Amino acid sequence: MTKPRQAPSQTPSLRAAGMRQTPQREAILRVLQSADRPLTVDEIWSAMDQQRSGVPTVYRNLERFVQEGWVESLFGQDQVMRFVRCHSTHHHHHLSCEQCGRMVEVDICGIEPSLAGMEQSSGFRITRHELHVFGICPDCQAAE
Amino acid sequence: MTKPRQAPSQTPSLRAAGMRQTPQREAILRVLQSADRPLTVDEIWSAMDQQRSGVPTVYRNLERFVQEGWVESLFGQDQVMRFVRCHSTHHHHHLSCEQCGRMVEVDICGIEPSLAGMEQSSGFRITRHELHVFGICPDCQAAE
DNA sequence: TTTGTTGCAAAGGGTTTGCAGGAGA
DNA sequence: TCTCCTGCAAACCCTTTGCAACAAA
Repeated sequence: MTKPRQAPSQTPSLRAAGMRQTPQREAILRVLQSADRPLTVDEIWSAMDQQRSGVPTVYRNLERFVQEGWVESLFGQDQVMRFVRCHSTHHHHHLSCEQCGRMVEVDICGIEPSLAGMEQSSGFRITRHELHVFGICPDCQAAE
Repeated sequence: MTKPRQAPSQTPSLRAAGMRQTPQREAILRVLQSADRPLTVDEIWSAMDQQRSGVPTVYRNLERFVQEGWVESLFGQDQVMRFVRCHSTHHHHHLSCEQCGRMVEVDICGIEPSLAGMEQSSGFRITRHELHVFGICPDCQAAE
């Protein structure tokens, strides 16, 4: 058993993306960088402690980070936006722990054969797919 | 989580579920029944025309229908709830047309081998998964 | 008649916008 | 200095709640 891929992605360069380097932006990225699960805007905002900013600033910057592909936005049944640092820039899927909420990225996909079958039976031309897998993470299994 | 269900595609029996049979409920079910894609509460409400009710009534009844397993709720990137009539009572996935929004249910799944691989590599014990596939439906392909 | 439902209005809560002041470069 | 960015407050909008009137059974 190998551990989930820990992509050592580095803090993206604000300057290189044509953005000014502000303490608020750095704080938001730092918070997301160290999170192991999707965070709400409120959680990000709270975690910015000494560098706390206005909530609208968090929203505005997250939007830009998503555009840059640095961050991914997720929506759950509770109607609240959540954000995660993307560790992989390629096609990947999410594996969430139903107990602690921790989420890891999974590189293997391998569902193309199933998609081919769906194309056949439905007549659709398939362009993309989203797979979200849920389970119990190793830590929570051990705690049981 | 889901209750025992009705035969697919028939109007569910309100009475059998212990609900009173009101024109509002019948109208909501009728609208969903004839829809070929997920509808927002506003869309359902608008389509109830002569039987128009208050929006809260639509929300309250949809909530019950979801509990009964008659209707499925979906959430997209636009933060708005959408609802579809469940046609299949088994494990199934959704295939949505990116152009017209039409959605069909797909019975075949067949991604278990991939999930097994994810279990191996991640150490998670996988309990469930959600797959949403996007593409272009036959009609939109023909219209191109 | 009994009690579940509806409708209205108002509240709730997350997200977005406008705009003036502030700070990167 | 020149813009971009931030912060505050207010606006937005979808969703939920409270409560009295209504209607299914």
